[in-house]
Amino acid sequence: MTKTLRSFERSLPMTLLQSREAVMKKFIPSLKAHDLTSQQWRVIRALEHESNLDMSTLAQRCHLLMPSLSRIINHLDKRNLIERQAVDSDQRRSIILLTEKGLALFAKVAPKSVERYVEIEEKYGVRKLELLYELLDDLINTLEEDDS
Amino acid sequence: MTKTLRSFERSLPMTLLQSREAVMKKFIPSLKAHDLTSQQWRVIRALEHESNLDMSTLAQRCHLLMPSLSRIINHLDKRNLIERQAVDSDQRRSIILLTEKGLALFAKVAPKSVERYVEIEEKYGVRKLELLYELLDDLINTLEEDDS
DNA sequence: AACATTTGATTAACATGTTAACTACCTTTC
DNA sequence: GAAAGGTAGTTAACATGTTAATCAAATGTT
Repeated sequence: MTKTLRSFERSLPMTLLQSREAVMKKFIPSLKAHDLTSQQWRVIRALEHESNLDMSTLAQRCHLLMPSLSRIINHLDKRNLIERQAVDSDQRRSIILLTEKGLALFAKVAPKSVERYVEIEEKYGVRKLELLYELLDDLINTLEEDDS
Repeated sequence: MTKTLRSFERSLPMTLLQSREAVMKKFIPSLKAHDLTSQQWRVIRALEHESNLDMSTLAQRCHLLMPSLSRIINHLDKRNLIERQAVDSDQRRSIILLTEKGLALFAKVAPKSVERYVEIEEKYGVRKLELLYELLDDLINTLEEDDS
């Protein structure tokens, strides 16, 4: 018996896409209220969590490609939310950090994100959520193994 | 005790993003070999599964927004992979269908996608995959409920 | 030291995601 | 049946994803 392609509605990439869309819908409104895209917010969160990162490290932390990050950092720079500092030991590199304004924005937006997250935990169930994380991490590890 | 934001590496949107990226990595090479993006392939699959769809319906099936679909269909049209047919009863609408060339391309690419899918099933496990689908569907339904 | 090679980061070019504006056509209402 | 409103689809404008090209600053080789 020949195996056929799973119908779309149930394909793995599609289901993951839908899930992400559904989750993002919860977070995006509060971000948009502060003129932030989800990627810009990701960068701000990363910098609040661990400051003084160079572009390459920041890109890894945020799962962004360098060209995207480059543009995003430019944008945040124009809004004075982040600052670049030259690195003496290597003139190619620059270190990124949040400004006071950036930190203030984080402090304003973060609580709303936490609220949404708690909502999801409550409606979906903490136990199921933990199980989902496990399965997804497992999937990621399984698929990345054979990149070797 | 105040709840804080989950650290990035473990946030739900981020984990879903990583999962999708990891899965897509398996499928993209065979698509690129035929100059197809994953979205273009999604449209072709949808049309092979159910032909003669109008733009709006096709957009729903593929989880694409109309502007994106509009551009994709234009692109596929230039490559003569799809065809548009006017609808007599409603001059605004047009019906999309695969050309011979489009069907031929599907027939060439589909088997490779199936291969990759079987690989994933084997490495990850069918049972876990089914459980994952269940959890994701449940998550989607839970989150979309309160859009009402 | 002079050259090639590597590396961090940006820019370019094209496809898609996203919201808003717009166009053409249909439908309703009066 | 003419104006108002709704609907299908495209276009515009901007942000991001993605690959390749580019550039300047390290590093390695001889």
